[in-house]
Amino acid sequence: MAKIQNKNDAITSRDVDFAQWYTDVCRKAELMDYSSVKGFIDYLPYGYAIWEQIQVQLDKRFKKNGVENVYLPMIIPTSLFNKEKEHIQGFAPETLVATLGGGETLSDPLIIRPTSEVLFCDLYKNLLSSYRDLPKMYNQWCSVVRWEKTTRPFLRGSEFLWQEGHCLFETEEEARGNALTMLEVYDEVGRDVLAIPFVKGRKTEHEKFAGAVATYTIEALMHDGKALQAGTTHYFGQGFAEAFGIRFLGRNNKLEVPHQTSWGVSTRLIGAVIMVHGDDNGLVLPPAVAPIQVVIVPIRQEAEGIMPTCNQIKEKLVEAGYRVKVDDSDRTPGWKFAQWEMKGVPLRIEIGPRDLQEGKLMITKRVNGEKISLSIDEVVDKVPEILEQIHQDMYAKAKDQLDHSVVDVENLEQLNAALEKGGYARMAFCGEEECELKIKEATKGGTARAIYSEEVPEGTLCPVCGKKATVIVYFAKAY
RNA sequence: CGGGAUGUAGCGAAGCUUGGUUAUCGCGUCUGCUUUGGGAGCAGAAGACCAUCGGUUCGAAUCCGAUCAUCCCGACCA
Repeated sequence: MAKIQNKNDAITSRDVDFAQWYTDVCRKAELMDYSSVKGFIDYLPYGYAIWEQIQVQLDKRFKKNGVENVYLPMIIPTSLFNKEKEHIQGFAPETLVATLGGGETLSDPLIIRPTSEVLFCDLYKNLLSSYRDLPKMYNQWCSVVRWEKTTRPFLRGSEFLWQEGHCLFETEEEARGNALTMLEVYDEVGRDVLAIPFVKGRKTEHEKFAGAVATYTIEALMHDGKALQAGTTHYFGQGFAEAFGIRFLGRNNKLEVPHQTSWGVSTRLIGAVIMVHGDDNGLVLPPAVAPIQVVIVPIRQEAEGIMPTCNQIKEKLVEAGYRVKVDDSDRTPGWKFAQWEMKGVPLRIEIGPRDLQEGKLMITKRVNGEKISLSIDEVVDKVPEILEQIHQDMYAKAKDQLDHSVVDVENLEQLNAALEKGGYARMAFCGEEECELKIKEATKGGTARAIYSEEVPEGTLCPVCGKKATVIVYFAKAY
């Protein structure tokens, strides 16, 4: 009976062409549209709503950790930007710069922020005078611009939405602790909100952020076996603070330089959700961030009692705090099923005359298509636990895939073979940039995603240069 | 920045090799009736300066040149 005649609405299968599948989902689930400037996308209501949910979840956790939100300008004078050498070298190639203001040439061109370290430094310089002012933990929600050469919706764009936390501390210990604490926050949001497990750890010298002493990362595994950097936290040491002249009077009545961190996640998380959970029927959203958590599809909606029942159930669920939609459009039920599956709604409720007569309804889980028959009276009580179960199932499935992808290897041949298959491979090496580049070349794009361990068994040698190995690293091909 | 591809109705495509009256098809849209538990059926209707600019030609969606835009794959980055 199943017939899909409307083949233009179907999406490419993941196994046929994963990249095409991804763009199909972005477009057909109405998450985004392409704008008239390359690399810049329009966030459509459904896609933006996912971001709003992610924001809520992150923001409340930030605040629990003492972070306050601020907003700083989107433009940075070039002269200010140039103060930290490593930083400018890292970002200069991809900045967008305004050179005209009101038709007049600007003597100090304005850089559209690619990140706001220097603006926060400039602000903190004025705010800080005593150790009593510390710590300072500010965050801002904004967009940044990086002139990317190749772009993909949510994964890499010339403009993307994110949050950037910038903190100052009295001691190195506190600052390093903050970088790790925020990494835990990101990890928790992955686990409890996005149902995405991460590989996490410190970045190698080669992969760390421009200007950082240490960079920590969370890395997810996409369905096609490639890794995706989902968020980073950085310990900056005192480098930026020194370059920008940030000082405070310490407990010893001497001028001291604070220790600094920054941390951020972006709308790339939406891309991660799509590529970790999605299937050939479209998007699959974790309940915590789904703009619509339950969709109610009436069957024969003109039949007596159907619509009132649908609306009553909706009312009760909304009262209980859920995001619910009754699809009373005049499309056919089959069309609605396919449509809301495409959009990844976690739970669907069907109510038809037959159900109504028996006082029942049919519930379907998006993640695995499992159908459950429930009595109308108990549905409101059951939905919370069903949604919770969906979350658990999604996380378990993703965790299983991640765990099974990890293999331990000892040399370049094994590494190459492992990365060909996709997923993560752990290998010890010396940690030098030079060797890392050679590994990348030998594996056609394999990169060090995160350090698994800094304790290496005695006598282990780097398979590239033959010197003593210092770290065991997760390698993968990445987006 | 290299490699590949595409640009024809709101969307997706055919037509182009071999130039020839009125540019074809599907989806969507509109009207009406019948339907409704997995992308409904029938009948009718509207909708396109064929990406842009230039060239060849009696004649260009079609051939030639340039430009612009987008997508995909690589090198660099959230």
